[in-house]
Amino acid sequence: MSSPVYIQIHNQLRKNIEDGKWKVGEKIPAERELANDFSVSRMTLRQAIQALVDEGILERRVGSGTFVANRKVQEKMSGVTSFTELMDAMGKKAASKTISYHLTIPSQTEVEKLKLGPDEQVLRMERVRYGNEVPICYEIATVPASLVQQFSKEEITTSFYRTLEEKANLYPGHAIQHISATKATEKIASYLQIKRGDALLRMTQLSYLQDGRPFEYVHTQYVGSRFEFVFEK
Amino acid sequence: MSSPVYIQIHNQLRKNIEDGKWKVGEKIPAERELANDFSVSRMTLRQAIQALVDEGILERRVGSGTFVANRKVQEKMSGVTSFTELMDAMGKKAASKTISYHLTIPSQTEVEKLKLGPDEQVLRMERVRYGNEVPICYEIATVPASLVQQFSKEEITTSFYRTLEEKANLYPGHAIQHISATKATEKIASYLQIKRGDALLRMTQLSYLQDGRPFEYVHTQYVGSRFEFVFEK
DNA sequence: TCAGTAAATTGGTCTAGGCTGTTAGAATGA
DNA sequence: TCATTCTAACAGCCTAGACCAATTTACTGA
Repeated sequence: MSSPVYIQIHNQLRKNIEDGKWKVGEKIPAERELANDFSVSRMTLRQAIQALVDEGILERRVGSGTFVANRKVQEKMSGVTSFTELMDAMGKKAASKTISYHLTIPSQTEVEKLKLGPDEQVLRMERVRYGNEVPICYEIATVPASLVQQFSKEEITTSFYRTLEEKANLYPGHAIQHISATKATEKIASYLQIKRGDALLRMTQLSYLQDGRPFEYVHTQYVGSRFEFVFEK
Repeated sequence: MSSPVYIQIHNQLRKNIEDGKWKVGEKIPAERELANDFSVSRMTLRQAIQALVDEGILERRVGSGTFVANRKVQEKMSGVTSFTELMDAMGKKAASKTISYHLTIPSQTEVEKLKLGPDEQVLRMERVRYGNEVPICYEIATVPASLVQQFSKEEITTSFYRTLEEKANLYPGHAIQHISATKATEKIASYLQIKRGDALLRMTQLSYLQDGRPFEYVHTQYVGSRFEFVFEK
């Protein structure tokens, strides 16, 4: 890996937490100890810890130690959350049906958002997602073809983010969401089993890798009566 | 002062920007130079800079310098933001028209959300808000009557949050927002100068004081085609 | 004059420590 | 047994450098 050491350590520490090596509420090893384990200076390790604290994953207590914070549901919203996790949190069974999946030429919007080069192709996926068998949203996800050529359809559709991390060592950083409201077209209405003209919650999300490269543009339309976003400020 | 040096420097730097010593887009002195000016190590100064970068006030460019950023809209969304500030950020002139304003008996929802006692009354305000003379949203705000009895209508409608802080020493803490989509009723449509059935972005916000007491419940319906939320995750 | 190259400047990362204040727990005394 | 005091461990904060990579600036030769 070529990324800075403190980013690598940051990812490793997060992995330890995700893998359950360190559980919620537990104290993680002392800074000096971890610095020694990773063979870096304490300042470097502190940078990694600081990042996790900023993300709300860790919590420092002076004189006591650094602990794994217990994330609230709404805090999950602050991370880049998948539909599956979202449905899980609501106690619903997530499912999805792929409408289309193919390499193609990007739209003007996609070129701009994903900062694509000329002649660069994209992988575009159309999906309808369900919670407890009921259609919740219609989604179009676009990623640069260059990023996913090495992966199988299986690897991309089931858990794209995990595949990126594990197979390509690429880590999602921040994302920008725009949320507005619109009405269902005839086509969307049929996919979502609603009436034409029904209210939809429209979200576009542009996700960036840790190095700042945009890597995924998703346009989602949620059934207004079946879905809501919850944010804590 | 007893606060950490990097916090003191952070405040001083922010002051320089607010006072117009460093203008938007301008380069601020180099890290090494500032570190020398403040007589601290570069690492300490970088902590102060980092905080300002996190707040979106400064912007770093490797090999070039650190610049005063022009704040984007979505950055403002991270705080508890007023409609007026929001419109300001978009370069629009904010205005509002009060539809109704009276003490009344709360609805069941309001009792639950605001944790009202039996027979406790509320102040309910209906408003239409405008940006550049165009209707943007229709809003119903409810606060417990007990909280606002000491204030004039003027104090409440112009700047409720400021009044709370200055006159009652009450500080807003966190808030929870629910965002969904719905269609305009005949009544709402006429207020917002749209057609019945047009898509609306529906937000409810329950705001809490720093001590955890809920103090304001706001139900807002934004014209789908004239407004969007932007979140950065 | 202009293009190409070298040097200086800048932020990014990292080291190997030091000192301070807080905290939990052990030792001590009533 | 209970309360107090002491101590070791901890995170917070800070220093004074180092080297790297990106960018800008200055210089040099055609």
